[in-house]
Amino acid sequence: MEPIRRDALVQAAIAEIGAARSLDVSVSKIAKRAGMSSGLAHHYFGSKDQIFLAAAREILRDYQTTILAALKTARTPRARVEAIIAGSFEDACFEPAAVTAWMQFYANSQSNPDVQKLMRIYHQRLRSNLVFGLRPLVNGKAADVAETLAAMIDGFYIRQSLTADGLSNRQAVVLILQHLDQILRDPQ
Amino acid sequence: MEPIRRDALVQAAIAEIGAARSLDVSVSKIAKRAGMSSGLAHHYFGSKDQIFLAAAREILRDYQTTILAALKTARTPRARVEAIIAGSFEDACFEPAAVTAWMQFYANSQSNPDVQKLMRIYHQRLRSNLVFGLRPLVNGKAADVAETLAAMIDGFYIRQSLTADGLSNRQAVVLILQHLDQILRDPQ
Amino acid sequence: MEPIRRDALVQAAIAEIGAARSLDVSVSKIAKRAGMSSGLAHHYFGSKDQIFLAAAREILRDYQTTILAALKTARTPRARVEAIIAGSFEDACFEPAAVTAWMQFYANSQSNPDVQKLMRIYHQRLRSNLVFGLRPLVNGKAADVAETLAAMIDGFYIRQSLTADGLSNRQAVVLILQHLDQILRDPQ
Amino acid sequence: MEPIRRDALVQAAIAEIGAARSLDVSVSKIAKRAGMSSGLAHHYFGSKDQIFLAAAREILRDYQTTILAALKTARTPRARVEAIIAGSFEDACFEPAAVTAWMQFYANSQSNPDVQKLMRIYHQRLRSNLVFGLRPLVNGKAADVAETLAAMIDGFYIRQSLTADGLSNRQAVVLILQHLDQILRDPQ
DNA sequence: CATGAATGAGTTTTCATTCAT
DNA sequence: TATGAATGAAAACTCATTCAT
Repeated sequence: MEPIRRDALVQAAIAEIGAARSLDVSVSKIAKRAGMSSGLAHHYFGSKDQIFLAAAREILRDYQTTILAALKTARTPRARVEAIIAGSFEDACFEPAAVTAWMQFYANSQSNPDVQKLMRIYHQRLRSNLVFGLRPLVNGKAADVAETLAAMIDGFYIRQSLTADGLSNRQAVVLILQHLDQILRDPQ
Repeated sequence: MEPIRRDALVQAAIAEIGAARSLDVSVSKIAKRAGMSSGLAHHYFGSKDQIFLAAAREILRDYQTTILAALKTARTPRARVEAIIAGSFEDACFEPAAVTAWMQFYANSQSNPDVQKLMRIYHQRLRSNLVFGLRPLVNGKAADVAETLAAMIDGFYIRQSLTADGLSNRQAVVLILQHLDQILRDPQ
Repeated sequence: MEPIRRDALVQAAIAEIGAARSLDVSVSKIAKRAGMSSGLAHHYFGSKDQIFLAAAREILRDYQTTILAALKTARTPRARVEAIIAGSFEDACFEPAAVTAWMQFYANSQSNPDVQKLMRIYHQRLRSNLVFGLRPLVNGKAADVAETLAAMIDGFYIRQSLTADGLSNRQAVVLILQHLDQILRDPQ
Repeated sequence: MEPIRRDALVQAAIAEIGAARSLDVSVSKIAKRAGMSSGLAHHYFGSKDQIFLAAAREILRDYQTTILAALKTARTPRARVEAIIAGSFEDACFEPAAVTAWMQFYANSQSNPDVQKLMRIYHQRLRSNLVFGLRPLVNGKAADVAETLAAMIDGFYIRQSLTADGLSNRQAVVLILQHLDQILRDPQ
């Protein structure tokens, strides 16, 4: 029973955060959405922070899964890099609630060491995935190029959260790929 | 007296948010830091949300001021664009507390319409400043290039908030300027 | 099976109270220490209060057993009284957890009628045991002397619970026996 | 206002503990008895533990005051010792609620370091007050005699809390003074 | 203008107890 | 018997907000 309940709570937490567009959600609300009492939520997670931590972990796990799936079909280094970029904006995996929650956890990571640790892992992973693909393509510039691409990915991400009329995911991918094209044509 | 009190509260709010690395700060703490009672804080602002809103406005105003100062000395379109990029990372204007608060308000804007409005204005302004500089430099691509540059700026910004060992402001500027160089050399 | 389970719970309750140095222990913790579920604990005892009551009874029973054993070897009235005094501080019977629990139940007896009844029986028993031994030794003063001795026993007991650097059990016994000596030499 | 409120809360806490004959009383109840909201109680004391600590301190302070007043009129060493004994049972100072609370805090001191510190001070004070009076009276035996007298005082105290039909305060004083008489007549 | 006293609602958390299996 | 899932009540604590002074 425990894994079922825990999963229900994690999903409910993401949904609740998504609905409130903020981390100001109560355990009671989360538990109610998950169809159980707040007492049970505490029984399984011990504290609200642990529920949130599990939710953050889930979101990043989903992201990682999407990226890995995209990488599996990539045969060339360049395809790998493009897969990471495209995968990062694949809306199949990121329903709106998860995107909102991601943003909230990003901010929360500044004051919450556990969430920060999680976010740093995400950062590291994005960077190293990019570097691995870029190394054969750009001589000695892989680290810098990866850093720039990562910044573009995160940057488009958060800008989208603000601009209802903003760029679509697809446009973001197009612009990042244009940058990549240019780098690969002329690595300076 | 009123403007002095209001300003003290706004600065205290930013400092308090910076110290807590979160918006979970109480009006009492803010008021105490500003050297007055919580009652007076309410007297001047009506509510906590209004204090926060004023703080967000202040941060963006400071940013805008820095950018405008940088633009004033720029004589060519290219210099204008470079001024915006460099100005965005000038640490003279962004002390750590303001940077932290900016990130928190960014997240907060998702659930707070007033803050959202403010953030959208910032977005618009950054975009149009860039477009204005870029239009003479890139044929018809100004909007897209501006979008990409803005994403890079915001992206480097938030990534720095997570990576203690991350890129310095200076490195971020270098990388963005490299991208700009490349765009201007070969606008595709 | 039932008596084994009940006994395990009682021993676990005493141990848990000893570890917490307070009656603020949960049924779950007690049950876990006894190697069973909290549900089973309720099945056997009906309520937490009943578990506590059984624990208090157990502690007093152990005390009584020790005293009776000490009395069995006593051949003279004086030996009987000395046996009660020495037996009360025999650490063979009172492991630290039981001493702590005794103190907690002592306080608890003020608000819990069932525990109070138990404690009063202990009081009566101590008093009548002493009186029985003292009657042949002190003319008509047995009741008062017993009362004084009982107060000394309980008094040393609780003072030890506070003073880490306090008197040892042995010293307490020596001082009480000195008092007894004096009384018997000169019963006034 | 603060000292008035704090005092009201301390008195209410003692009264509430006395009424419940246990430390299981809620801050709300205490606050209500003191005529204010629970929020205000927290505002002034920070936590329930601090309220309790202040209550324990108050009880011991009252005790100390009574003892000091009794000592003031004592002209001889023996009168000093007798004043301490009689003062300890003077019901003018110890209304029932305080007696009950004292017993509860005694038990509580086992798990609460702050209360323990307080209780140890009380212990030390009782011991040293007695020793100071006894030294001129008993050669080199002052420490032991003081220890015994202190045990008798505490012992009669807690036994009274259990025995509705038990000894009165006056009888306790008589018995302790008899012991003192005997010691002083024949210090062994 | 200014204080800080005061409230009360809201949140997290704990647990005894019950009950379906 | 035995489990542990599940509840819900109760309590501590925090804070925005109000208001008398």
